[in-house]
Amino acid sequence: MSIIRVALDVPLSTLFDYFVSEAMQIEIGQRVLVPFGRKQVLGIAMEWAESSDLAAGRIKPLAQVLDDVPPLPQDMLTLLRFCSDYYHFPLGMTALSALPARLRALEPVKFKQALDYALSAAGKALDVATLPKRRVVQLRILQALREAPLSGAQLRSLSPSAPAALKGLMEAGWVEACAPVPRITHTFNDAHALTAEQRRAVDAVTAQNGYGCFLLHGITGSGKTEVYVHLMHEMLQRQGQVLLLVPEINLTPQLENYFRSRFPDVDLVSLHSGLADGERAQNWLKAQSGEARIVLGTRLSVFTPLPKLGLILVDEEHDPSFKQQDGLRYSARDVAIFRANQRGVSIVLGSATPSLESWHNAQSGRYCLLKLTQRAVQPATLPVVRCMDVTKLPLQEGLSEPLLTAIEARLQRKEQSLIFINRRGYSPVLMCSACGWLSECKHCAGKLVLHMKDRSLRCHHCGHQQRVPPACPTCGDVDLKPVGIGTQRLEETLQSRFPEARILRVDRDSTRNKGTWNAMRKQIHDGEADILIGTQMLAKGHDFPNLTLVGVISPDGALYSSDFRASEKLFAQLTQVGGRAGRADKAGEVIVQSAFPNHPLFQALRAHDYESWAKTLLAERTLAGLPPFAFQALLSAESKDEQLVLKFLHQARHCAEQVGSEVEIYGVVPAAMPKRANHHRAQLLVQSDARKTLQLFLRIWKPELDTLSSQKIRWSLDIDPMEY
DNA sequence: AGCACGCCGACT
DNA sequence: GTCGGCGTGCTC
Repeated sequence: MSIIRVALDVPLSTLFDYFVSEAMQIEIGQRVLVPFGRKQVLGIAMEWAESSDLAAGRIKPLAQVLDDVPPLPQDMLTLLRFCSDYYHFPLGMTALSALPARLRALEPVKFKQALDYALSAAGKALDVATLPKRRVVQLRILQALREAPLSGAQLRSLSPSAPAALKGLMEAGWVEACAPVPRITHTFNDAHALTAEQRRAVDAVTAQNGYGCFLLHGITGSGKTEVYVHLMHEMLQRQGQVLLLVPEINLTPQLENYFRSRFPDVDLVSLHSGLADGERAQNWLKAQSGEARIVLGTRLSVFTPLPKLGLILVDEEHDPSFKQQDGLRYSARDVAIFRANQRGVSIVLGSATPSLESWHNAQSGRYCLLKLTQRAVQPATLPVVRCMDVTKLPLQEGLSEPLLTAIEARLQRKEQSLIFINRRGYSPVLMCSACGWLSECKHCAGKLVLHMKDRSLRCHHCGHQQRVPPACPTCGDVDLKPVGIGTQRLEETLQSRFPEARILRVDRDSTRNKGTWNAMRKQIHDGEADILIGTQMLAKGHDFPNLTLVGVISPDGALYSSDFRASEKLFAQLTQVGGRAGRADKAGEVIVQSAFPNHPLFQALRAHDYESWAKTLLAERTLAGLPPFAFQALLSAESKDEQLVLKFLHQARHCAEQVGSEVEIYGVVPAAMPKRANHHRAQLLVQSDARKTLQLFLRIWKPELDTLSSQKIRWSLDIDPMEY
């Protein structure tokens, strides 16, 4: 009888010991079924144990080994251990949360290995001339199979309707599935000649032997994607797998199609939370088997086993969506860097506006900086950025005359304008003009947002919704005024000012239904809209070829925000929206309305000078002792009982002081949103100038927090927090 | 996290 | 006399 240690999906930092009989064939990394409490649960066999701390009588025998899929490879187990250690999250939960849902379920999983297709005996004997000429695709397939068996991906590259044609051929008995033949070549649609800068970037990465982290800083339109494509091509030639991490799911279908068009017969899978469980599991298994050569996915795909991993690419590496905000609070970018290092492969972080963390690492020489300073696409010049001083200009419902004039000019020229405003709804708050009453959410610390469509007041934090009161609830006055401007109000204003214009509002409200956003994207592309009004979801996304003007409505909140990263994020966001403007024959224009037009952020934005902006921010951060010059961990707690939250955090703070470490321990403070859905929220920040010091401290502190924990409060520890 | 056990209040 | 509230403690 030997003992095996199993990871289980429970919030305990330990593994669990089980007896394994000699007869049981079991490998480390396999999924297993074990008795736990009074039920059976699924776990992952993590390691063999010489002995157990537990009395033999308390150790139960392992129930079953699930050998439906191959075991997790050792490097994945190491990665999971690293994540559990670094993020101070229970190993079992870390390991299980890395698996696609299907592999966490008890039902067996069948990996449908993709087969190749070949001519059957009947197919070989077939006289092609006897087939009707109009069955073009079938004839093309038969012709191709005459040369050699082909994979599904290769057949698809012959025609979009290949799957249907293939089905017909198989039913006729001319084509049959056969064992896959390993392939060493692939088709590469090398559409564009690389610019000298792009070539240098590609060469620098391909020349790297073993681990290397590259920061690809390319201005918008400089063709970072083309660099990725060429790097992928190189890696495919070397028979390696490529992992490409992208920020959001909205964009993955487009990107997937794009990369497929460049590598038509290469097996490419995508992995993101939008996939059905079955498809996600199949794609994951395809990656694990090495069959999928390109894996394109959101942050969760960083936990995909890749036996032939040769290169990792992180697109828009600064994007906040790479940081998971619940459960295992990992940064997919940082985990990807660990993985590249662990596997001895190169990783490329790409962005027009790198995170200060990455930029600092590039400056200090930890990362190799690759620059793309020239635009590779038309127009050759970046958009002209103008700032309108809203303290000097009269505003009509939040819009300045120069912006309105600019929109009008676009309408006359049949070009599109985009107005960017990061507030959905009609107006962010309703106010009583008599007594100053404000529409507040009774469950949250936030204000209720006015939505005119159904005359409701809605809380954007907890979802609470109520009808607009006919009169002020405090003083009874009927003069309730919307204060501030949201997307809906802007739409109304612009529609009355430009009655002929076709206005499209793109926010979470207008795109709530599945597929709507895609339909809208098409509408925009086909020129069926003149003015687009949108929140940040419009900032990212496909290029809109006829868009020449971007208006930004007062983004001032971020300039003097309590969140020290707010201005960094704003610069990235404005650079990204600005990048949407401009047509092949004409540079775009960006008009920003602000009360602080001379703020350094806008100066840098006008000059398209990320580097000087980053320098300014880094100087501020050094002075203030903030990241990337400090490493932080944030303990957040919430409960219906405010006293309980404060008690827990004060006890936690006391424990922290007792540890006697060099780390700086801040005070217990309310969260940015102090109350949400009736839960009071507060937090405690700890910080150190050395990652190591912070980690050593957390190693001692975390177990004490577990002891303090009461079931009435929820708490979490966020390492390298991005939001407060 | 589940899921037990366990000890005090209002019900047939 | 029981049903059930959620406080405490354990899971190999």
